[in-house]
Amino acid sequence: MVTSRDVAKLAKVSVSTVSRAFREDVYISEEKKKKVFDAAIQLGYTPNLVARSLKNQKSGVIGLILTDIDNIFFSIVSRVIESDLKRQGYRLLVTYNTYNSDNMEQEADNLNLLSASRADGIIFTPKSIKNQSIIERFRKQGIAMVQMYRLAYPDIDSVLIDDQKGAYMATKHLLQHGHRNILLLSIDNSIYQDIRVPGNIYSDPRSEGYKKAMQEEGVPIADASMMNLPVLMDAREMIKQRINEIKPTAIIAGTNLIARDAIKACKEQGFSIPNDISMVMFDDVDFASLLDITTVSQPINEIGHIAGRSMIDQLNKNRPNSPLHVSLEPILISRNSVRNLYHNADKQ
Amino acid sequence: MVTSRDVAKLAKVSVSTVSRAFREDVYISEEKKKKVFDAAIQLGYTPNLVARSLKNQKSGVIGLILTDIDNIFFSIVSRVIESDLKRQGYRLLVTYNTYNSDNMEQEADNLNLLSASRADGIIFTPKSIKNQSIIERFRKQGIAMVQMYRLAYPDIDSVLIDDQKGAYMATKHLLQHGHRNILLLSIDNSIYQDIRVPGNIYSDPRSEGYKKAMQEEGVPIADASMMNLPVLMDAREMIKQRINEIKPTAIIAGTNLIARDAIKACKEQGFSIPNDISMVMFDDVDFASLLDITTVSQPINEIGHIAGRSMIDQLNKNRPNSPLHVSLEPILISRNSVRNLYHNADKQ
DNA sequence: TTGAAAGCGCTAACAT
DNA sequence: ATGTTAGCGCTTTCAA
Repeated sequence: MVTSRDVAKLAKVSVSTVSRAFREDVYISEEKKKKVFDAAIQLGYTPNLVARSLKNQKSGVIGLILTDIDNIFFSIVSRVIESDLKRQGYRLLVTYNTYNSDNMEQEADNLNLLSASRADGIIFTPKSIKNQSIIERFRKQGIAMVQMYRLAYPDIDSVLIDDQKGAYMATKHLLQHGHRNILLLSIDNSIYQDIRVPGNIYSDPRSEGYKKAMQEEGVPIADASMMNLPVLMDAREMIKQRINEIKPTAIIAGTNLIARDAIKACKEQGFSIPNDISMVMFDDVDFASLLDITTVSQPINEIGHIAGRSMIDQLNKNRPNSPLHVSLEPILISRNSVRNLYHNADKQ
Repeated sequence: MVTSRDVAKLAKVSVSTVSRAFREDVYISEEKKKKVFDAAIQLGYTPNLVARSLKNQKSGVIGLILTDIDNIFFSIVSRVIESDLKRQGYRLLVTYNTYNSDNMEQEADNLNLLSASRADGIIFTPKSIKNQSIIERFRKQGIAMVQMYRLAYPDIDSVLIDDQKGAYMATKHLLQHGHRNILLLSIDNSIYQDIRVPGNIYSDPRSEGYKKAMQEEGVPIADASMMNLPVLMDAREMIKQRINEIKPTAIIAGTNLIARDAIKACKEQGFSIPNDISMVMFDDVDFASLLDITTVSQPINEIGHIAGRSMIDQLNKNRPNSPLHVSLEPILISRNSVRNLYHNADKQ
């Protein structure tokens, strides 16, 4: 391996001069700088970022913990974050929490791995509230942290999408079109059961938003009309059963994965959308526009930008003492998957 | 920051003993090991991977260069690779080539960044053949390398999908159903123009496979029936124009992005699939099964596993001298987007 | 089995 | 403006 010593020798300068050349230090003459660069090119020298990290006590690495569900979502977010952080001279160490294994332990492993790698900061989506002590330790060590998509630790920055609002909007939209028997398909509670922050805001936000909208219209809520589906499993049969049980006029699908299963379930039962069953789904993925489905669209790019900006601000200490919590509003993209029951029944 | 010295002091041993404890060295007694771990836990000590990297001349980091197109594809691949490499004690530094800017220079920047980070290996999708000299230098430095999805450098390991075969299968399938006027929508040649390896195998493989199948059946190929679409651009209008120009009975969409635009184009023109126009698309994404579209499915997970395995083998020097080139066969998933013209016209 | 000490490649304080 | 040198936290040779 070619080191700054080799370059120094060839350029007939000292190692500190080589170092200065590559750090755009002011205390170096153009003449020496040129000599250094010439020698460096000749030898194929690149400064060793590992050595620099050790010396500087700053790695220039940001850890990103992703999960293996919701691929599309996280692939976009990570691209945005990488690009924003690269512009500030940081690189991205990516780690995955795979679903279904021991959540808490795996998250702890990933956090510790990133800390052992001496990441200057960590951006992650909390899976549980139980790693509080690790988070606390990291905070003391001065590791910058941002949680995205879920809020588990009140003391660190967060950027989330207001899923409660999203569910509220979806429900309201359906109510306005005359639907009363609405089936909410949300994700398994177990993701949220550990993430109850004071105020209890984040215990299955979709259910909360749904209830709120229904209550505002004075529509009674049957227990069976809110369903929590296991993640990473084909939920078609469960959905079919429930449809046949409560005969909803509309379905709200809480994620694109659920929507996929729900659409297939409807099709397999011979129900057409929107003629037999109306639908509103979360996540504006490709198939939503292709199938003309009304969508609660998540501002995915913005999540990435804000998470990145939040990280940078912390690293630059441009920060108030208290954590910043950002909640992004989803938008409803209205297409042709919701039938207006008022028109048909002349109820309006 | 708590270091091995601190732990040594508290455990009343030397720093080398601490080091030995954490590397599962044989030359350490259980008794001392326990003392070390106790002290480490008490202090919250984690070995500093940066320092270890510097000393060992081995970072334990693998660089992964992704592109920002084909999100779904790469998000799956990176998850598989991360998981396989983590199991071998490596971590993943992820970088993106954004499309549309200067391909070659950006690729060079990313390669150099990874090399500066002293990545032990690099997995990437070549964008151009022009960084040969960098690749050559890395090889000499002993950086393990794997190219995936495209073969640009004959001297380094590759794992690709046989797109030519895929296009051949798609075309053959349509021919067998009586189609003769088939429009191939492929990606912009510019991606491939720099990636012509000896034998010229990789100059727009989809076109090659298409031509081969057509020629085997003795069907003449009109120039207008092969179209190369720009990436990252709404191609609907271009597609509509071409459809109206040549009135194809079937379309082959070379990627899921192209398929998305083609489906919309058909719908907007009032053509239904498969009644008016048949379709076969590449990539078995969600909307393919939802819309019941026949698909050339890429073994995405396998690409990741093989790339990871190839990397590990290189790192462990379990390798012959010559590079390994793996080509994966796509599979045709037959659904209901291809109309059988023989049945209708009684031609059979 | 354990400890002392050198050194990985870089930066920065200090000296010139 | 440039050079000398100590030291970042770890591993490893060598000696005990």
